[in-house]
Amino acid sequence: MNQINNSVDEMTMRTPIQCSQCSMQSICVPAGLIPSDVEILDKSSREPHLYNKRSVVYSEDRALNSVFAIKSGSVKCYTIDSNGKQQITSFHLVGDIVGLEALASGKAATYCETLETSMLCEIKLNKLFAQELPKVENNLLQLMSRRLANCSKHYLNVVNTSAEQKVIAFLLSISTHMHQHGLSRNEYRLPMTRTDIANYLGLAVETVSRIFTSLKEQSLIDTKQSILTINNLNALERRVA
Amino acid sequence: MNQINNSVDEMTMRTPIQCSQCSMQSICVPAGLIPSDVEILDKSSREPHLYNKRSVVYSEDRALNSVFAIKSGSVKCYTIDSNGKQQITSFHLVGDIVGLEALASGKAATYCETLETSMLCEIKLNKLFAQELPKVENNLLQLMSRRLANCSKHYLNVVNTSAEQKVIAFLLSISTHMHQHGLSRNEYRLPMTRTDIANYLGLAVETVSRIFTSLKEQSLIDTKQSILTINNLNALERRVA
DNA sequence: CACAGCCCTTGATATGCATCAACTTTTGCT
DNA sequence: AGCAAAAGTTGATGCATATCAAGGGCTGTG
Repeated sequence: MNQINNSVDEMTMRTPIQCSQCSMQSICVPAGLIPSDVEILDKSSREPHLYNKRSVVYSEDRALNSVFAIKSGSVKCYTIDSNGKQQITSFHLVGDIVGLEALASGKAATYCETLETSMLCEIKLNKLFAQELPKVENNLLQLMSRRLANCSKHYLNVVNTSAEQKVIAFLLSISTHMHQHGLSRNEYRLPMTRTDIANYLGLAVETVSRIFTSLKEQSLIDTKQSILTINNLNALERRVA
Repeated sequence: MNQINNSVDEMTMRTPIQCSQCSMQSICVPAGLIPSDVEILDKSSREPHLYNKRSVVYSEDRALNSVFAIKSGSVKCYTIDSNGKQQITSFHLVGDIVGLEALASGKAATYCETLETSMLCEIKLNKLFAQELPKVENNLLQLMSRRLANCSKHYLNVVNTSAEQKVIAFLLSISTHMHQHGLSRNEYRLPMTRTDIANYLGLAVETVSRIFTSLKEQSLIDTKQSILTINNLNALERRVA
């Protein structure tokens, strides 16, 4: 049925892998650690777990003293406003780390929910910090700093641009992420619904749908179910410049 | 002429104060450090400096391995897009720390420019990290985490709300900041122009102006030059809920 | 395989905010 | 203090995108 999900299901059959053997080493917290540090991380701090589609990983305001590395799959983070309306603040794909905003307060700032069957690795911060490894903290700092930079990039995308530019920039940001993780930047699966995309970008679903249709008519992209194909990356990039 | 600026001018007459004597201790990096750590920070890492209005503290893409604590005054951070248009990504007031997004890349992600005469304290990161003080790094982590949380809060404000809600939420966020720093939450100076506010919120200046007028007509706020008075905090809060 | 529910798409209409234009007030400089 | 330039305000008009409405296509389940 689905290549990605099948491979995830296979993972559940195996015993949890060690950080020192994890395929995400270069992007996860231990990246850049000296081997002995990774050992310490292994023993105390991490716990991989499989989540079904639409599982809530953590809830807004819940005590949270961990971050989660996404080993496979994807999640959306959202808040619920006083009128009960969901507002998505971010999507996270393979290789991302979620839960960083909770570090200061010890409480989750958003809900975090899987968009598909996903494998997440919980990294317990109190155990991490107890070891006082400057390298680990430094790595976290790097991650957060990058996240902050991303955050203002997304902000630029949402302020002062047309609906079309927002959608294109969104597609390109995923393309870039995929490329950075060794996957195709021109063909990937969109794990979120149009409704989610619209919510995230502050647009109406209908507008997002119309823009997809328009981009297809111009042969800039194609869609087949949830698979998105980018036919002309440069042309798309020119439109958001 | 101006109470705040006068006091800043007086500061320049004094020799630079030590971190251990700084009034911003509780909000600056050393907060929570044990006394001996503050000593180390003092000797190597910080350098206060006075900036005139409209001074550029750092420029986009410039090598940057410091963060800056705002001891007095305020700044705006912005990027310039390919069409030469300025886009403001954030404002920072007394007690804020700027430059955190540069930590990962070592390059500033934005321009940073003072909105008024301001005193900033440069904290050099390489010297800071060389000392491998887990407490200091932990503090930075806290700061960043809080910034991330703020960032998504601002994002929520910009996505999916009316122009009026954006402006009100903006005024309230400053009010909260002022209160957190022991200043009046109902009367403060807006150091940025309407044009800057409009740019930041993704609105037209005219729209911002009309909303200020409308809020004044409803006696929710008052303005006298750049001084803003909030007459009914609760009523404003209800409008953004 | 058939059915229900959700997701997506397309069309018609409404509206909030941008844009354009003119004027007033404030700020900063000599 | 006085003048020029910048910032702010107010009104008239237009357009991008929301909203309303209806139909078609996936997707998952018994």
